[in-house]
Amino acid sequence: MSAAADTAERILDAAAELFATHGYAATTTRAIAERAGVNEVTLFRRFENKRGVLHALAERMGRRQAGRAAASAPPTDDVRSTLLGFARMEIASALEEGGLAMRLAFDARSVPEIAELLGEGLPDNLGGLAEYMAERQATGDLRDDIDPRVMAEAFFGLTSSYVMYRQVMGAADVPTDVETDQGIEQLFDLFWSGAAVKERA
Amino acid sequence: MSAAADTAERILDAAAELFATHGYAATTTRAIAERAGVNEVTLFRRFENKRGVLHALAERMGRRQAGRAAASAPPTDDVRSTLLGFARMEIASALEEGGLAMRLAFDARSVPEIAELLGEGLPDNLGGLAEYMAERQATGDLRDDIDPRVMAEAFFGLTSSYVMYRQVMGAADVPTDVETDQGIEQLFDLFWSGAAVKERA
DNA sequence: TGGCGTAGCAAGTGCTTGCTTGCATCCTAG
DNA sequence: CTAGGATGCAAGCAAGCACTTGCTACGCCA
Repeated sequence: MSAAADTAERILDAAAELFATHGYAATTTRAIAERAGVNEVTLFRRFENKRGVLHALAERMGRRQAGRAAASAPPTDDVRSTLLGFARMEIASALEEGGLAMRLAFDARSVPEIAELLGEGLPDNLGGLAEYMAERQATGDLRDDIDPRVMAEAFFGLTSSYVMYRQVMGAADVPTDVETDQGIEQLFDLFWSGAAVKERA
Repeated sequence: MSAAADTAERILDAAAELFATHGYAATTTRAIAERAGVNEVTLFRRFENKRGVLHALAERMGRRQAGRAAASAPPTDDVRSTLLGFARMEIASALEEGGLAMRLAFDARSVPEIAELLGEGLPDNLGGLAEYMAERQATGDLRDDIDPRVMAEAFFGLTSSYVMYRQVMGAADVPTDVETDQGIEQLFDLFWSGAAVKERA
């Protein structure tokens, strides 16, 4: 990586850390520059604005998220493992960069430029998952006496609660490897036992 | 209510609204005063500090929470209805004043004075519920192959997801009456089907 | 009627913020 | 070897922030 590209990257890394812990508004450009080991002026020369930093960061997050989705296992007929894989991916995304995405989602309420930036992503996630749930209710893989939107909400509730207690409240350890973490499977199993069609014993 | 007590109350109302939507740091004393229809100086005469406003607000929230707890049904032997009642109370608390409590929990990471203020409350909730879960596992009311802490986490995940999608993301309507809302019961039922000991059909 | 508590208003202080300017320095490609 | 781009440094600016001061006006009870 060229030296110039490296400074830009270091600035984005620093911004990601600080935005995640202190929020966008409470993070100063001076603090970002200092953490990046860079003069504050360099930040402005690179990104023009504080907004510019945010935009570049959002782009980078989008690129990585796309990469993760492409690398993950494609959906199969096995509903349980499809959903479990999706849960792991969701959690990995949310844990990425210290819970940055979740923090920004919160900040969107008070910072309009963040609201614009994230506006579409999340509702789409919820709606898309609800659609999948509805399909699987029709095929008899999921119980059909619960509104698919409620089900999708519960699913995201589990994944986001996993992240919240770790990142936001700092109550538990962050797993070293999301792909194999047992806690996630237990949590998911709780959801799954409730959502799947009961097997007759 | 005396005129003086009324102004104080109006200031707290305004602060609650603004803290909930914009966060603590992003809310200016000027904005609070303006929304309360009060001169900014009056705010400082009443509460000394911006911190003073926060403290008074936290006290008021605590008083109301205590009131709600006292008014709610006492725990019974019926685990399902005890937990459902607890879920409703949790959700009612979180929805109170436009999701203020959740917003403050987020702000705690960047504003040390909020961290001090809330520091104890939440972990205690989680620990206390986990204890209850463990007891009920011992008595055979809940399945015992899942860590009670994970169970408690899932429980809070459901309640907080209910609040998050409504307040933070603004995705759905806030129910007029938490006590009777069907969505909560569906959501809870999803948890309950997963957490309860399977009945043999 | 007179004093006291509660409020408003105008102005200002010191600090932090995002952002700019001007100039000196370094590194590297040609 | 040299020109140009990337960086550092010192200084500063306008705006917004929490908070203060000094003064005036209203309403209420003795």
